[in-house]
Amino acid sequence: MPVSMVPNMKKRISESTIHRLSLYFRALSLLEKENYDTVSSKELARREKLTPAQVRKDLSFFGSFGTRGLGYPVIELKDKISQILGIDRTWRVALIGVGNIGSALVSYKEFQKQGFQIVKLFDNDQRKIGSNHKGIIISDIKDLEKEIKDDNIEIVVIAVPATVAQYIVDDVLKAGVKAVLNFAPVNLKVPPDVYLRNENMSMELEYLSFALVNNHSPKKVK
Amino acid sequence: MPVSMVPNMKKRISESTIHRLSLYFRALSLLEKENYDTVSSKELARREKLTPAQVRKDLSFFGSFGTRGLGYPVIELKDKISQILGIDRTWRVALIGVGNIGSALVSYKEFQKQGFQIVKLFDNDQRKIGSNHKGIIISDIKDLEKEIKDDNIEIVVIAVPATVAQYIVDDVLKAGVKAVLNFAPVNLKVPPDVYLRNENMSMELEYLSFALVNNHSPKKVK
DNA sequence: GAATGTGAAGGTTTTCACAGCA
DNA sequence: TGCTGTGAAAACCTTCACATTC
Repeated sequence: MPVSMVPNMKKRISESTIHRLSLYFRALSLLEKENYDTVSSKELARREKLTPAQVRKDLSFFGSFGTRGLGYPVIELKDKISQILGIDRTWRVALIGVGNIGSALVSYKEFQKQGFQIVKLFDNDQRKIGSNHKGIIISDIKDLEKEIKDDNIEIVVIAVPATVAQYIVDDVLKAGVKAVLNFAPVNLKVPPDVYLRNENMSMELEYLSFALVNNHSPKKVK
Repeated sequence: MPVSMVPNMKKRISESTIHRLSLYFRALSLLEKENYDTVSSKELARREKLTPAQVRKDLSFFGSFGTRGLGYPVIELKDKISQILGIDRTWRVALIGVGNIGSALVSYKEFQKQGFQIVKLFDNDQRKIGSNHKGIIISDIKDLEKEIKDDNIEIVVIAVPATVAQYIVDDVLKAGVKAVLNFAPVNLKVPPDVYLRNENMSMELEYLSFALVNNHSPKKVK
């Protein structure tokens, strides 16, 4: 039996665990830069404001990566997590809507770093179509279905106004795309085999507002 | 006993409940536009992909806003939620770092709509300082502490590179700010009386990547 | 009849605590 | 000795189901 076999993921992994994997990945990247060879669950937890037990439990869902008495090997664990998250490869991403947010995302370095390559831009504005934005020619949104198919796009980012987002996503799905990241403040309808995630930038501000008004204790008060 | 007394919030309200209040608010705003007078927990749930019981339970933490047999009054409930979230007023917001993301946020209409007024911009780039960006003169980041104090800023949005974000937030807190929204992909250290929320835009893409690679079932498979 | 409000049940996630191993 | 890996316990959150009210 091959040693590196991925554990056959019986338990459903929780959303929170996956999100924390992103945090571990980030922390480990930094630890690598700082030339650490190993790191304990305690230190990893400290760096991302979590508990050591949480770190160990999260990682244990995917295998045993540490050494008792020592901790986790930084580079190995980082590689392992990038495998688990599927960011040990590149993804072909299309972005629809080259407005305020859209153009900010094109230049967002973190996406590149993690293998999310925005290779296609779409807009419906005749003044933008055909022009070169950061090295990418903006396509007409009318050609969405064909171009996304032809270009083997795997993930689509939607950054159009809320009022048209549903029409856009309907078109996108016709091209066979199974993963959508939506920045429009609207709840999109997609069939159950499509992965849809929403990025609602007002939500966290509203949380802050709520906390300020209600003296909401951020977590348990120690 | 006054009828409209706000229940004295004994139970700790969960983060998820607060986030769902944002969703209810959004749905109710739409329902108001569509001229609905009342809405049932069932319909509200359908519109935000939740369950009716969840909606009722969430609202029940804050009071009894519905009528049995009828549902919830759209406008009243919307107003009530905006009170709870503290967005029935305006907030003075400063944004630090007028780069890609920063400038996108300045133009982001949703913030305005919900009362978050970006009234101050800071940057460290001499070419930007003093220039007018969407009607706001960009201030020198060196004057952070004084200007934030003088201008009664209540919430600060951080959109600077990860490497300098901690220094910036340290300065911000010297000015007495108690609420920070951080877009830099780094875990900031703040004292326990400061509300800090992070907006990590790669996280949801990583979730999509994970889901695609692992055939992760988005929720329970029905 | 229709739909809320809510204790209680059920399910999920986090934390505890300790056996096991380098 | 130090720290992982993990069942079990505790905490937390969601769903159920029904009494209640309009």
